[in-house]
Amino acid sequence: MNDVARLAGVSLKTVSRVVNGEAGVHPGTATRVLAAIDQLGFRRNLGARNLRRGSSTGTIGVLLEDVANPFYSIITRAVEEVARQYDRHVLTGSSDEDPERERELALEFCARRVDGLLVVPAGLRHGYLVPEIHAGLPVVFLDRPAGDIVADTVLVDNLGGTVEAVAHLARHGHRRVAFLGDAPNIFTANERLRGFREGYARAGLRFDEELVVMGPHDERTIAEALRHTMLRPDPATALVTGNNRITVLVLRALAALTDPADRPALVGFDDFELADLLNPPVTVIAHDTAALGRAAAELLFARLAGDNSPPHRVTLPVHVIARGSGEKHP
Amino acid sequence: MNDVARLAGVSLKTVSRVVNGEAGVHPGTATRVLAAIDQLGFRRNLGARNLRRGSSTGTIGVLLEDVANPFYSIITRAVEEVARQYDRHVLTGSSDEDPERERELALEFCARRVDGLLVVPAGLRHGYLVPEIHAGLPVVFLDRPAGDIVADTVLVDNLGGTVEAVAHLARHGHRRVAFLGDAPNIFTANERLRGFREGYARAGLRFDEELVVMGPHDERTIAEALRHTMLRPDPATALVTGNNRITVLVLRALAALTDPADRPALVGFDDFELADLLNPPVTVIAHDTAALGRAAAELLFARLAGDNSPPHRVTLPVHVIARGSGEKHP
DNA sequence: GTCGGCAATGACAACGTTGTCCAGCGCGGG
DNA sequence: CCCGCGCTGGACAACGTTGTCATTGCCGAC
Repeated sequence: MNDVARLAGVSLKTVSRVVNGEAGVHPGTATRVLAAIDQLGFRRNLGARNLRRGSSTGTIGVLLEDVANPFYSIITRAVEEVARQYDRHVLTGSSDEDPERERELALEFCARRVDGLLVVPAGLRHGYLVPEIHAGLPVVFLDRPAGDIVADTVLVDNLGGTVEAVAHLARHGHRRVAFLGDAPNIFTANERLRGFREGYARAGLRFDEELVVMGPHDERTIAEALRHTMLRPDPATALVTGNNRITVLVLRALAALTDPADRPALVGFDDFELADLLNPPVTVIAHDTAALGRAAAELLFARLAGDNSPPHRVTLPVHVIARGSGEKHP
Repeated sequence: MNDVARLAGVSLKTVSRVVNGEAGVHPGTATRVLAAIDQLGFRRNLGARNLRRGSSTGTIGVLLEDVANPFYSIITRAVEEVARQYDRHVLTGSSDEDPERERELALEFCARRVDGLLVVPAGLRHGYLVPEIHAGLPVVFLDRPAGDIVADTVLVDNLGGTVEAVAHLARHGHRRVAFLGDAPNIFTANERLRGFREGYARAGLRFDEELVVMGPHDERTIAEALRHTMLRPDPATALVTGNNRITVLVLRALAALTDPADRPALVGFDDFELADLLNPPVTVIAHDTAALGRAAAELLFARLAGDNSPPHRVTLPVHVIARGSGEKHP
């Protein structure tokens, strides 16, 4: 900026006025300054600006498990969209379900003075955020609640979803339904399992612990879980899968292992692209993923705008999309 | 930091020494300082630090079309991974194919003093980046080249891919192959079209302009394009689709419109999840998307490390994955 | 002719941090 | 007893920008 001032033959302050579009600069002077800026390729340093003005950095941080997972990338996009409306940019970080990594990223983002933080928690302990929150940093948790602090949270109705799934299968005559869920230390996996039991209870079915196989899952454990639940004297006739990744693993395993006619009925938690084009099309418990991201972001910006009501806890609805795989009779 | 110093009863500078782990501070003093830091929830301001040290901001910017598109989210993740190895964070921005938006985002990121920029170009004019590049900002373009400047670029072999696709279909007896591509002003769409023609030439087939329908495409235009190429006296017996989105649109349209037995052979550019589970499984021209992101990021960090050889232009290979849809005979 | 007022410009401090340099202090050797 | 050295701590400037306030010059009004 000094160089610009020298080249234009004005003071530093006048250049500052020009780049900020302040009134009270002679048009001729302004033109000279702009020419100098152009000639030197000057670009003002936003870091210094924010430091001096004590104003916001214009960024928010988003912490999630893995940007490459479609579930999270849809959220990221939705957040970006909202952020744009409020003139902010987005710093993303993938925690890979590692609480330590999440913590590092969060504190790093704080040191960069993000205006707010959206977190899909990986761990259960978030005490490290308490000083930040007290210092006025708005934090919204999404998809999963924070482990040990009370804060704004946006969830989907995990429990209600699997209750619905079991009810749906029971309506189609299934009495033995298996559940393949993610690692039980993950909040959503646990909630969905609770809903699964609850669904059994409401449908008046006899629950059998043997039909539940929790993760973490990969190709091998899924194949094992299928054998365990399907190849037994009293096999499951239907499956509920705990998230989109597991659903896909199951579909692939079933395609490799069994004759289409022998396949169990299937309801998957989370909708996914092409579910409607598979054979049979896959019945899912769907929720509006983009809406989840939007809701969390809107909540964050409401806080930034000064809303200091007690922490909200929003639960978004889910619904069954019947496509075929879940309507097969035993 | 002042408050910490006061609370610990030391000078500002001593606190600075402690947070930077510099030698020459009495252990007892250091402990007192750390306690004060903890008590006050102090977090050093990286913006101010970078300003003072004139050092890097530790961020790189990534500009792409849409983070929610799996193609780009895989790239984003790969870049994040590499960035992490080099201790950087990632600022992302979706341009939505809007050159003006891309420009705004790029300049905004420059003002934030990112250490480098990865760009999937939306527009054809990138002159606005020249001053930045001259000022030493490394910029790497990926998936598409910059319009009017020479710079590091990482591409996939678009032309070779569609040449292969046509050859593959010709080997299975097809003489009339249609191409449904994206908007022709998009570099990749155009290259793929060129490859398509080239493939015709190499296979010794007579090219027919009527079998090419370029986008942008949506549900409606795809249905129209299918009617146009398939319902005619000399219909196409096979299709090449220009990217993953178009492939999915076509699959959905074909599922709705036609009897499976009547469907044309199909080869899609870009692999996609579940392609192997469809009926029939979809033959694609695949490339390693994560490798694309990694290569671009590695190139960027090489520049940051001081490599100033002339601009590179890397082309990553593609290969046909035969799954069924492309091996159907006419 | 003087003065008030306004428009344009500039000098200076400050944002939070770190690099440079100097001061105090205790201690051992001459 | 004094000098110098090593170790610890502090004062000050600077990074690039902007807010505050002062200065300059000019015009019109009394």
